Amino acid sequence: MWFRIDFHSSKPIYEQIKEGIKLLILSGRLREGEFLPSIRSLAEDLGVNLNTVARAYRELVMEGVLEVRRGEGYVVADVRREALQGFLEDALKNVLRDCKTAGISEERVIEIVGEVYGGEGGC
Amino acid sequence: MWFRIDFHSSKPIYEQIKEGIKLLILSGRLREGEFLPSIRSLAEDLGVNLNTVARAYRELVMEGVLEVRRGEGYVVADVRREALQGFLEDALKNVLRDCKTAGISEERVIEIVGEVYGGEGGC
DNA sequence: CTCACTGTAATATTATACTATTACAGTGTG
DNA sequence: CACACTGTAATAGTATAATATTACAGTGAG
Repeated sequence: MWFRIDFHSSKPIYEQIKEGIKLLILSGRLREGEFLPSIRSLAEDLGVNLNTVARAYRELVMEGVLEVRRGEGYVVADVRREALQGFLEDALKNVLRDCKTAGISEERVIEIVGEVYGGEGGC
Repeated sequence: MWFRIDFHSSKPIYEQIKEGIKLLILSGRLREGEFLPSIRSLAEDLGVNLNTVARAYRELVMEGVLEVRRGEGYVVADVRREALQGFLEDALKNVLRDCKTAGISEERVIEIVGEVYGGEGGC
C-alpha cells in the first residue's frame, strides 16, 4: 500500500489522495510515464469508494499531473518538479507565519527543522 | 475585525475560528480573563452563521481554552502557553516531513524560514 | 469474438457543515 | 419590573463529501 487515509481528518479524502500522489511523484516512487494503480484497486487498497479515487485522478489530470488513457489507466505526466513542490512550500509558509504570530522563536523552529531532517529515518 | 475566514477552504469554518482564536491568545491580543466578542457579533463580523461561532466557542470550552459565563459571555481561560503552541508545532512537523519526502532540501527550508521570520512585518 | 481488465457515467442514500429562523433562559442596567 | 444584552436550544433546508450500486464503453490478451 502507498499511503494512508485519515478518515477523521477534516480534509476531504479525495484531497488526501491527490496530495499523496503528488508526494509519491516528488519522492521518485512514481516516475513519468509510469502507470498508477487502477481506480478500483486503489479504492480497495485505501478502503474508500471508487468514485472518490476517480475524482482525485480526474482533478490531477486537470492539474496536468496525470494523463488518462481510456481502457488502459492513468500515467504520470511530464510535470515540472518545481510546480509540484510549490504547494508544499506554500503550506510551509502558512504554518511558519502562524508560528511567528504565536511567538514561537525562529531558533525553536530551526530546532524542529533539525529534528525532522536530521532524525535517522530517510524516505 | 480579528481574522478572516476562507470560505473556499476545505477546512470547516468552525475549525478556522478555533484556530484563529488560539492564535489571538498566543499572540497576546487576547489575554486571560478577557471577554471574547459575543457569538452574535463575531458571527456578523465574520459573515457566518451564529451556530457556527457557537460551535467553535463550545469546543474551545471543552478544550479548556475558554470559559463560559451564562448571560455574560465567553472569557479566555487560564491556559498553559505550551499546550496551545503544541498544535502549531505538530502542524509544522507534518509539513516538514512532507517537504523532506518531496526532496526539498534542509537549506531551502531554512531559507524559507528566514524569509518568513526575517521579513519586515512583525505581529 | 470473448473475456477480463481498464475508465466513465448516472442514480440514490447517508453524514456533515453551514445556514436561516425562532424561541427561550440567564445577567445586568435603567 | 422592563429592556437589552448575553448564551442555549431546536427545527428545517441546502450543499457537499462519500458511499453503494448498476451500467456502459474502450483496450488488449486469449
